[in-house]
Amino acid sequence: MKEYLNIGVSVSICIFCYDEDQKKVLVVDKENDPFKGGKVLPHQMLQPKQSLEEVCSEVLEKNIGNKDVYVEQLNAFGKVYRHPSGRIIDISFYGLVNLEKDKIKLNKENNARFEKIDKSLDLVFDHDDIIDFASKRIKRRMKYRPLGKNLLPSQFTMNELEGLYSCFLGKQFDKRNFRRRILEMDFLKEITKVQRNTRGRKAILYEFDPKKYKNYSKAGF
Amino acid sequence: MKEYLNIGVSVSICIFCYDEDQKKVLVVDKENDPFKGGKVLPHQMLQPKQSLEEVCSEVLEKNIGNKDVYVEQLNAFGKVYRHPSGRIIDISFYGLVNLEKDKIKLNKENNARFEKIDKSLDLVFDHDDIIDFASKRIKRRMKYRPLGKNLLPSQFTMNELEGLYSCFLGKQFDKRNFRRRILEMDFLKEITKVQRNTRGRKAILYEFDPKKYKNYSKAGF
DNA sequence: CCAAAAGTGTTAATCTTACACCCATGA
DNA sequence: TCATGGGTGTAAGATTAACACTTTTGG
Repeated sequence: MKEYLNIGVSVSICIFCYDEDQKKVLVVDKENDPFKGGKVLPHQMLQPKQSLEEVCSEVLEKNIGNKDVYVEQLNAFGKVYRHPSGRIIDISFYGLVNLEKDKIKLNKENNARFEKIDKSLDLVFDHDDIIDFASKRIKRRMKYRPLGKNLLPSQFTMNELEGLYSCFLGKQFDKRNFRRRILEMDFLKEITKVQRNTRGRKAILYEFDPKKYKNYSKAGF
Repeated sequence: MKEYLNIGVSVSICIFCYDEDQKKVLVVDKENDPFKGGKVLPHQMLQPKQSLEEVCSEVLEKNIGNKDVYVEQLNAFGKVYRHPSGRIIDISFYGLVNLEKDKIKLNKENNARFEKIDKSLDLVFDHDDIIDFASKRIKRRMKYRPLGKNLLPSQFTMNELEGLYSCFLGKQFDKRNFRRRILEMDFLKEITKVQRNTRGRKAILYEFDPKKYKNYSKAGF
């Protein structure tokens, strides 16, 4: 009768950052069997008394030393894994971080690191699929909500924002059109300061206007 | 150590139909404690050996007598419920059906029925929130994917399709513009037959072109 | 002074919206 | 013949897409 109360729930998180003009995801070496040493997404078993949000916090704290980053639920993956101690359901989340702003401290124990996303990433379980799922979700979300606040430093140039969009959507933009489009959305504010040391002309710096960023939502149909 | 393998996973499904020009959702009377007799979404505990898809099928078979209807995963709700026998995580799905086409046979045991969605619906647990979550998800999905194949009879008029869109998106359309817009999307085919008995002029009947319906996807950004 | 990166406007084409009347049919 | 519901086109306005040169600055 209570057989059904015999399932484990794991929570895994795709933590993305935008670093060196690339989208990267946090991976760790698995600390115990099965697949000990294999490359996986950070994850952890849910304790019966915890909420999903609490496990998320623990996973974040453990692996990047900051539990207060933006995460959003992705999906539950219910394939019947053959885990030695029984049935596991994995509930996945994705998160977006900025290495400096979020004061990321990578866990050395399990060799936590950000890797760029390509064929060679190759995680165990179906964790590659989860990354794929997350990437698509973010792409879709970008169509009606702004992106960047959680990934960029608090001050950034228009070209940096364009690079981010270009990278996450996998396509090139026309500088002039991108600029106009983003500025029309009206969630940026130009600040008086101007770019750090760099070759060439100095760029205008922008910040997100927190309220407008939060409330921006494009209508469809 | 194995304490974490002591969680129950329930699967609940929001099954929507479009009936009498209204969006309705399947609700049942809860068959056991807690809240025995309360109005809930159809749901069931996951057995350790089952996949999520298998429980979905069981829930569907039991409540509407047809396990082969379109469902899609919504979200895992992980609030720490106080369930007498332990911790439960609910993973919710939504499904779309047509009463005739899908040969819906409502389960009489638990008084399964479709009810229209308004303030008075009032389900136990957070099942109202799940319906809300599902409604929003469908609305968003409609912005880039077609809707109707699973809800309408296989042949339908343009005005019926407009009514469905109007109902699910909660807004009115201009007949001419709606028609043009849908036809441009090019997933409908006009068939030679003409509408059933009705007052007034007979309407052209349409069907969805399965391939085009499936592949239609509007680009954003 | 020149290489590097930032910034800027206009036009044509496309898409969206608003809008009102005629058509076919059954009662 | 008339009430009912089905069907149709156009023009103005808004949005998007394509396009290349000038500016600023540090080396």
